[in-house]
Amino acid sequence: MPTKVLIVEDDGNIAELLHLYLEKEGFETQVAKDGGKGVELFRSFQPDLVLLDIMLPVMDGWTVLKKIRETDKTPVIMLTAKGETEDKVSGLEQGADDYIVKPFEMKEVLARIHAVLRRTGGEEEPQEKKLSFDKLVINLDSYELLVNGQRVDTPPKELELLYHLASSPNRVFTRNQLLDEVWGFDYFGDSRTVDVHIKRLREKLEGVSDQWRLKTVWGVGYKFELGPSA
Amino acid sequence: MPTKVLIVEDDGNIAELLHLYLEKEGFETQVAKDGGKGVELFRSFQPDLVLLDIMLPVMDGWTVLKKIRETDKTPVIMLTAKGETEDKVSGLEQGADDYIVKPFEMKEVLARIHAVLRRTGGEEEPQEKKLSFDKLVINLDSYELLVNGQRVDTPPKELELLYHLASSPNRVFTRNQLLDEVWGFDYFGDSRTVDVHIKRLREKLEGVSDQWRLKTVWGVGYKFELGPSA
DNA sequence: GGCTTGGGTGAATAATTTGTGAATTAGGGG
DNA sequence: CCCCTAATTCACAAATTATTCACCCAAGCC
Repeated sequence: MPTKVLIVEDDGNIAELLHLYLEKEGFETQVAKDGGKGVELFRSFQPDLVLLDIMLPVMDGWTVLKKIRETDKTPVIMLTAKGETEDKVSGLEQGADDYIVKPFEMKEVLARIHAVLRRTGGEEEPQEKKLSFDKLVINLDSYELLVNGQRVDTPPKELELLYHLASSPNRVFTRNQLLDEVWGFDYFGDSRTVDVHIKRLREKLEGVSDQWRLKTVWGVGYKFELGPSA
Repeated sequence: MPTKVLIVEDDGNIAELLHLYLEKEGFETQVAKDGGKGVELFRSFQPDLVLLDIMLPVMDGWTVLKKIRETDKTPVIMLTAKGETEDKVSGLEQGADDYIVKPFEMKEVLARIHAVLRRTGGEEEPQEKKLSFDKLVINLDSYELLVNGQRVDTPPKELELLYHLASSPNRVFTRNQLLDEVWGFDYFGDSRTVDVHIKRLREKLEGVSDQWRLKTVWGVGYKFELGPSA
């Protein structure tokens, strides 16, 4: 079953962004736009974790947190605007589990959600992000690329792209899919960007093995192709 | 989950014997009958320990060991016939963890497996907070840093940071992870702080060994990298 | 109270990666 | 075989990120 996250946030844009992003990451989410609805939804939705804004209509975040803590110890991450940071200590004292300062990046939110879930025991350790093929090791834990056992210096975006392609061998990804999935759905950029990264990867991987290759599927996109070359 | 053992051995009788005996003892085992299959199975099965014969068809034990060591530090116990014992030293030098001479008793094998697992941390053991690498000892019990056996005065935060990084060699930590895990999740501070501590550590550790280093992973974070420098 | 040391901050500087435009080459359909 | 579209490539600009320096604050210690 997916992990359930309740988002209590009155700013529609932020709420929507969190909603979309977390759904994409495999969470089940619900949004409440004020503190009162937040408490209601908490009771009915029974989330595994709560993202809670401090400044809210009807009932502020502190009060919501207090209500939640009367009955549950569900992890809560507070969202706060810059400058309210002095509230941090009191927030943690009142039972919040972590704190994120706006504006935040989605990656950051995700990392903290995982950190809190791990800390509170709601999540099992993820397995290592490592892929091996003939003469090739792609390791996203150490961010290194090994070709014939030799480290090859590779920038993060390139490595993430390669990892993404290689984690579904033979599957074709369109440029826009890759942009969405590697760069993030909120990235707006030319799809030629992908081509350039593919090129730089090909330079590093040229002639290493005939058991796999980065193949262009004309008119569609790219794939990491496995098997002996034709 | 049971401990996984990969058996690479071409003699069917011995392989079968090891297989049966270890399964009975609660291990999960897989058997490869030649070196090539051994390497393949190693990648897919991802064992916790390998029993590796030296004399093998297709690819000999030394080569298999080398391939394994390119990417993993999984413990390996070499199996050798009587008379090949002069290989022992070179075997251990090449990264084998132990050595068993045929013919052997099953009890002997079991004892050595447990010993190696204990030694390499694959099995529970009360552990002191001490890490050693080439020319470097990090001791969090005494809060001491030893470089070439010499004590180097190091403030607590720096030492904790180094210890944390070095306790998961090669794994990349983001600045926020480090702030969470070393400074505490309730610490609120700039992530430049991490940079400064890294710098101070680097000053202390500069040029000590080429077997490890504090490496920046651009766009991601830092890691304690093991292995000869590229 | 003054002094020393560890820890943290902000800003200037340096280093790299990443993205883009334009020119070039290759592919596929008619 | 030609044309149009897509892909590749290059060089460069821009954005991002890391390093470093100088300095401040606070705690612990004479």
